[in-house]
Amino acid sequence: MPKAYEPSAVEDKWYPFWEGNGCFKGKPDKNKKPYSIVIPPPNVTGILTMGHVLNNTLQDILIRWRRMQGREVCWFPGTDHAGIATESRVEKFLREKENTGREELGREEFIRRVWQWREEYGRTIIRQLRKLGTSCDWEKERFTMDEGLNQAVKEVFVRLYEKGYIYRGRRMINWCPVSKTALSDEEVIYKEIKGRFYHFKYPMSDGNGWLEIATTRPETMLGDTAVAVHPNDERYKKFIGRTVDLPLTGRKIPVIADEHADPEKGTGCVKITPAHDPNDFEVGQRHKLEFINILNPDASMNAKAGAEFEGLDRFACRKKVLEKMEEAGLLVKIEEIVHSVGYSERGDVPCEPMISEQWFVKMQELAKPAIEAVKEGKIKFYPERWTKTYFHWMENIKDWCISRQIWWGHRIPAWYNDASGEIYVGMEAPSASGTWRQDEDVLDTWFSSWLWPFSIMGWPETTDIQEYFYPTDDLVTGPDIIFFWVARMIMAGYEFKGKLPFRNVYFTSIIRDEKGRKLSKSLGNSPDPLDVMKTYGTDALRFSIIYIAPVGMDIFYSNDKCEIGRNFANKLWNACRFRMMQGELSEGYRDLNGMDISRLTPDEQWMISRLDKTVDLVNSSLEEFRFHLAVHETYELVWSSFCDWFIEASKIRLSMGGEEKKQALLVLDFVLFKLLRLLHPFMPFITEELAHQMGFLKDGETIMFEKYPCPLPSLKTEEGLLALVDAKFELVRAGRNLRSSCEIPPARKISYYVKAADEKTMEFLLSEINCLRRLLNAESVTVSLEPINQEKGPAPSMLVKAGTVYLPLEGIIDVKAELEKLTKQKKELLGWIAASKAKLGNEKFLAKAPPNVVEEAKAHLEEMIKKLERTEDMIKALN
RNA sequence: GGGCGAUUAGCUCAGUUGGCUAGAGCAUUUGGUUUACACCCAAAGUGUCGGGGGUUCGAGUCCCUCAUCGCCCA
Repeated sequence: MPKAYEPSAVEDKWYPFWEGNGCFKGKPDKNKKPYSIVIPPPNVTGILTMGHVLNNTLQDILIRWRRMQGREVCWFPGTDHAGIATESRVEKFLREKENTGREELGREEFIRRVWQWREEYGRTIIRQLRKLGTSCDWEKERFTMDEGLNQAVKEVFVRLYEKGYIYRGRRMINWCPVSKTALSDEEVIYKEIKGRFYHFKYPMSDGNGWLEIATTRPETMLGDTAVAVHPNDERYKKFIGRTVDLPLTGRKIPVIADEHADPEKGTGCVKITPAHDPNDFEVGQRHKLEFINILNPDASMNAKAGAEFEGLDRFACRKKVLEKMEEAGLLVKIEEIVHSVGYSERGDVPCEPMISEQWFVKMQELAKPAIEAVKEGKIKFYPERWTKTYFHWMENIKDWCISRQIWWGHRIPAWYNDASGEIYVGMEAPSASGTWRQDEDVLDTWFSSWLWPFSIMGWPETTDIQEYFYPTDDLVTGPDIIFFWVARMIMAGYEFKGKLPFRNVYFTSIIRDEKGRKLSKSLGNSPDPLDVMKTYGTDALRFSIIYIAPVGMDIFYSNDKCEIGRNFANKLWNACRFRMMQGELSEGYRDLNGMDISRLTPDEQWMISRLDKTVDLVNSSLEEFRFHLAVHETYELVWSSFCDWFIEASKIRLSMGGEEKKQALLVLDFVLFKLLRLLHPFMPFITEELAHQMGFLKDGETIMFEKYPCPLPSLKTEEGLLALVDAKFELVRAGRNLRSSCEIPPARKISYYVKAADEKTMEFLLSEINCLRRLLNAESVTVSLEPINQEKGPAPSMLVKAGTVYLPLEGIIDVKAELEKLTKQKKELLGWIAASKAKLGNEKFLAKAPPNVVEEAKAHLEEMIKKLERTEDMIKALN
């Protein structure tokens, strides 16, 4: 066995073993309780990021944990076709490689090329997920553009259409001038940017004065069809009903009264552009105004903007409008402001609100059961506070624009008969006579993703898998897609399956770099997880990222933090290595041969009790998705309790040979095998490897299906004894402290004297004398109830629960320093005693505090008083 | 403008119905190769728990308020 753990060979060995032996497969089994998760499908064009690592590690922990608990587990994997992102990605690829693109290839050929691209490059992330050790049921892998999923999408579209929930209409949408498609409201990213507020004069048509309006988008004035003032605004009452001459257009537009105009804001007059602003759109509808669309799909101006401006880009047009207004003397002033502007994610340019004919889903009715489900706790969010965000969005939900003017995606199952003007919506093209033309557009990617929890299981067909595994149990995802995905899946689950899609949603942290910046390709601060896995090991990455992930907050990640996991893996490796150096594996490592607790040494009882406490805590933490806590507790258990204390203490019995050694080995084996199983969900590779190296498992077996640890009820330990063991270790720590503060080198053999606190403690310490000698690296340890004989001079000492530990060394003591230490100690004790007495003297405290708290306070006071007495004795001895 | 979150050791963070002298890792300092591990062992130090007020026998924890930072929605 190498001195240090070498991850890569181990990882390459076990993943193919697990996958090849069908360990990840989920099969309906009536005798077992199902447990399932659907993966948040990563984008096919994607490569593994730290975000994926976190997200999928968490899912794998849940999956492996439940599998070991005996549940029939299935983790459904797959990828998302990500319409706009993939289309632009492949277009860029074709442009670079072959200098061709969408327009040149035509729709059919372009789609063929996207599929081809997907075959060649679209498996990257799936391969990378395997490196991470994810135990997905790969045979059930799906892609959101699969034939089956297409059936589901069409089925849903037709059903909602027939129910009147899907309609086609001319409405205000967000237009991306780069991708040249409509977007949903959620796809608009608001950014705070520096902009300008331009104040213009609109002259009254009757030549009688003018109205001042302000805008951040001057070019939209070419599409203005009204100016609005508030109906109660005294300043403008007389203008209502009159018209202004809209500059640069030659049009006359009315001054209307509408509450949208805010008298407090600016001049109180607001220009109305119903075709290019969502609020103005509503005003336009209320007042039956003209809707003038002045933009082309690429956000250049169209003919409606006027001959002078036609063909200009929107920003060039803005400049020209300003020039013209200034020339005309109608520009009042320009204010510098910071305002929030909606950007399109893909193009990274401002998107334009625009009236356009699109398909929409009415969401209000769909939202109702989805709101109920979370309100009633049928679906739980972790952390719970995300429910607020969810409710706020759901309760103000707007219709969802689902059509996209791109080619890569599910084609809208609607056909138009241009001759008759009919629209047909159905699973297949209409066979009736007449020429039917299918809608050119495709559906929003999320329109397939929202069906994922059941479409992945074969819906709309009925399948055994679906019967058994739906609804899924847990969903692990980022809070950034709560609207896009989580909320919509809940709605789809109730609408199409009549059931919730999952019971719990765990929202992960967002990963940032050390400086708190989001990880991004352009910043170059995005570490490649594959490199990290290579450097530190996969288990190390998995462990570290959970270890550093604060609950429900952002993670500040840097590669060197993976040292935590790497060092921990190495610690575990060496603990096993140490054990193997001691001899053959013990019989009965699974259950200690049913050994009675009384036959175990106090240390062994202590260790098993520690282990069981952690086992309980890990199980309950995972129930509540408190991964961070589970990992920290386990780390502490392995490193401190097991390695630093238990193994070190066990060395004395190992050196004794015979029955002592035999039992020590047995307990070590029992504990180690339990530790490996406890850790398996977090560190799958090293635990599998060690379980085999140690001989706990035979060839062909896997730790994946071993029982997850739970405390053995037969091994019930006694609290009093455990406290004595704790006291022993505390005493050791104090003894070492004495040696260190007296600057005695470790090589020098010394003797300790312990004045035990009471008889029981003395007896216990005497029975542990060899252990004390070893851990203290001492020549001898004397334990007695008698005070130390200080004839040869006073000895430095430390006060502990078990008594007082002295380091008697002639001439070594610095009496002054020792007195200072003791005086300080006395002062502190007096302070605590005073506080404690005050507390216990307070009748209200005695009356109102719970009895156990009062009892604890009394015990604490007594202990302090005892310590004070001993301190005073020691001070006396020094004087 | 509305909402949510954060503020605890030099750094990153724990601290679950309010109840032992507020903890851990990293970093720092000191000393070490004793039957696994230097990816190691032992020992040590550091806190006005963001400020102020309140409730309570008792507040890092609950309430109010202010400040700074971040996110989401309009």
